[in-house]
Amino acid sequence: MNYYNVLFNIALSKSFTYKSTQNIEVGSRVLVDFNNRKKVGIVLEKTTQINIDDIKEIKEIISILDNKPVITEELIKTINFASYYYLSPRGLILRNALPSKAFSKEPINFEKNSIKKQINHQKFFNLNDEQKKIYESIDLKIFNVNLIFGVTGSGKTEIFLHLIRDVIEKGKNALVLVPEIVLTNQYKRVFEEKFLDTVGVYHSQLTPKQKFLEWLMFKKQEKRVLLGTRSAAFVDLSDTGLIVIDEENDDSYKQENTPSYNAKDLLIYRAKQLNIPVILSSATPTVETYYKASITKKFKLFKLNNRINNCELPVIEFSKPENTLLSIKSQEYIKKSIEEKQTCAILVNRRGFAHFLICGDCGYIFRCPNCNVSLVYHKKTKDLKCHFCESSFEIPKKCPNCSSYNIKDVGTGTQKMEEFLRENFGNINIARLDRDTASSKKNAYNIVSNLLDGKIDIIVGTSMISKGYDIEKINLVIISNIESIFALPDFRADEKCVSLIIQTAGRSGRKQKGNVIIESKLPSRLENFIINHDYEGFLKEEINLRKSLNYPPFSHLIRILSQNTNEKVAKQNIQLCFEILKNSGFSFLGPTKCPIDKIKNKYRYHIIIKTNDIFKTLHFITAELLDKNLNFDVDPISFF
DNA sequence: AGCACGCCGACT
DNA sequence: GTCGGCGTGCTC
Repeated sequence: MNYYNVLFNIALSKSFTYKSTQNIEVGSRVLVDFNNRKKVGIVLEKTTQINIDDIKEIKEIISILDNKPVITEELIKTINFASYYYLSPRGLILRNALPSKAFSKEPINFEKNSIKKQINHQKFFNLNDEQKKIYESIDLKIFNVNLIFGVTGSGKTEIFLHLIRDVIEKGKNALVLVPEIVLTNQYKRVFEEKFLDTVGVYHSQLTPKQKFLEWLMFKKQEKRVLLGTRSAAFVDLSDTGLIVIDEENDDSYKQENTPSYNAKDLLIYRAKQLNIPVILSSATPTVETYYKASITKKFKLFKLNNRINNCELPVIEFSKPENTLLSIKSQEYIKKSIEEKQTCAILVNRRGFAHFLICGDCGYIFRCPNCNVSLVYHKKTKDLKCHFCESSFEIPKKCPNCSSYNIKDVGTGTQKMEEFLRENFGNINIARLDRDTASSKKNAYNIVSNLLDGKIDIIVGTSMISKGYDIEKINLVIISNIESIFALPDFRADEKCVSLIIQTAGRSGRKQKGNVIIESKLPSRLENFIINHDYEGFLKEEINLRKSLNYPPFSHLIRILSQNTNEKVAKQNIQLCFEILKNSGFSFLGPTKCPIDKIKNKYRYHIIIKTNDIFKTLHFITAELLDKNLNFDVDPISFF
């Protein structure tokens, strides 16, 4: 008789021991009786150590579902590591790692047919000298991490397209991670010119069946390039020869809620196991990545200083509006852009119409009853929306506090900007790109296609517009109310602000020299770096700041969150955590109320640990603080 | 995560 | 007297 440890896709780290007369390969899907119902599990390992005292009964595996294992030993190792490092149940990591259909009982045929290969060599541009040098320097044979740090429009994509071609020629696959779902579709257009029918996409907006098919086709090498968002970090990489993480600075590679994980860090971990190269690409790399590339030399650093066609970087100016939504200067520039049939991009860092509604008489602010945040006024849908719990409320006619009818809206959202532009510039084509308009697949696709075809005069949007759309006709970029980035306490606020501005500014002037107007007042040290396009200078100074404050990359943070509908319980749980940590010798902040102290009717308290020995700290937490009604966020990027 | 079990409050 | 709220505990 053989004994196997089986893992289920439930919120448990524990595996369960089953027996079988058959010899089962590690990673196979099996059907077993679990708690009196049939369930699909994954064989993690063969075992001989069984403690009969702990287990009432060892049940027999009912059947082996497929002809081959569903996951490799490397992926099992990755799941174990992710669970340990991110303090999340192994079963939940497993659930994230496979398409949901893999947990249904139907057998899967993993038998490989012939490997597809389609390359249209005519569609590759010739690399310039700067690009060529990087292309030739990147070693595809072994594990190494390469940062391509290139100004926007310098042709980073073209370099990895050439490398992907080489990888495919050698019979291997390539995985390309992008930050947003809409980008997978834009990239698909570009990639399919070169790799025709062998380009797959993988993200959470696919239907369960689509997701399963894309996952399977990549595994079987019927698709050779996979464009995915962070959930693609767990796809089968047994035949993969290159991993690209585009816009590596993007926050969306980190999943905040359980199971929390950072797709970028996990893929570097996997690449090391698999001995394959990783490319990180960005115009504004994170302080952490740049530090590893320039100081500790864990990563290789490649810089692209020139834009393709030798087009100059745009002129950046600061201009604060007086009483209007946009300064007179911006309005004049917009008029000129429309006359010249160019596209103008306007970044507004908030969706909806206004930031909030306020009573003009008593100052009452309309807040979400479930979350302690102000409600955002949406004129299009005629309601007040909470951006944290997504609930919607009717617009009150009078103030609930003083019954006044004098209700005003404060702040500018994408909708208000759109309305302002329609009123001031008449009959022009304006498109809005934010989470509200991009939520339906067709809509987002139409906006992006129209943009690429140059059919739009003005595009108004949130940071979504700054993520990698190559639109030749954009010559003017206006960045409005960026100060809100500083509203929440975050040691990365400066970095987020500068990188968002540089990224957005980079949308301008791909063909001829463009203009950028920033309608905010920023600390002068930041303004200087921005005007001079000196992101590297900013990074160097920021590294010194982080060092003096012992912040990442010089330390690791772990955020411990206590959430409960009962405020007393939330407080008790974090207090208990405090008592345990008090004598641990670790340095930490708190416990305090979170900056947003109620979300979805749950009261929130947190403690933030700062540690120079992450593994020692993880070990302590695993031993002392797990299963105490706490949430953990290792290497957090947001603190609200 | 499910799902059963169990112990109190508001109805026909 | 019963239905059903969701707190606790277990799954090889």
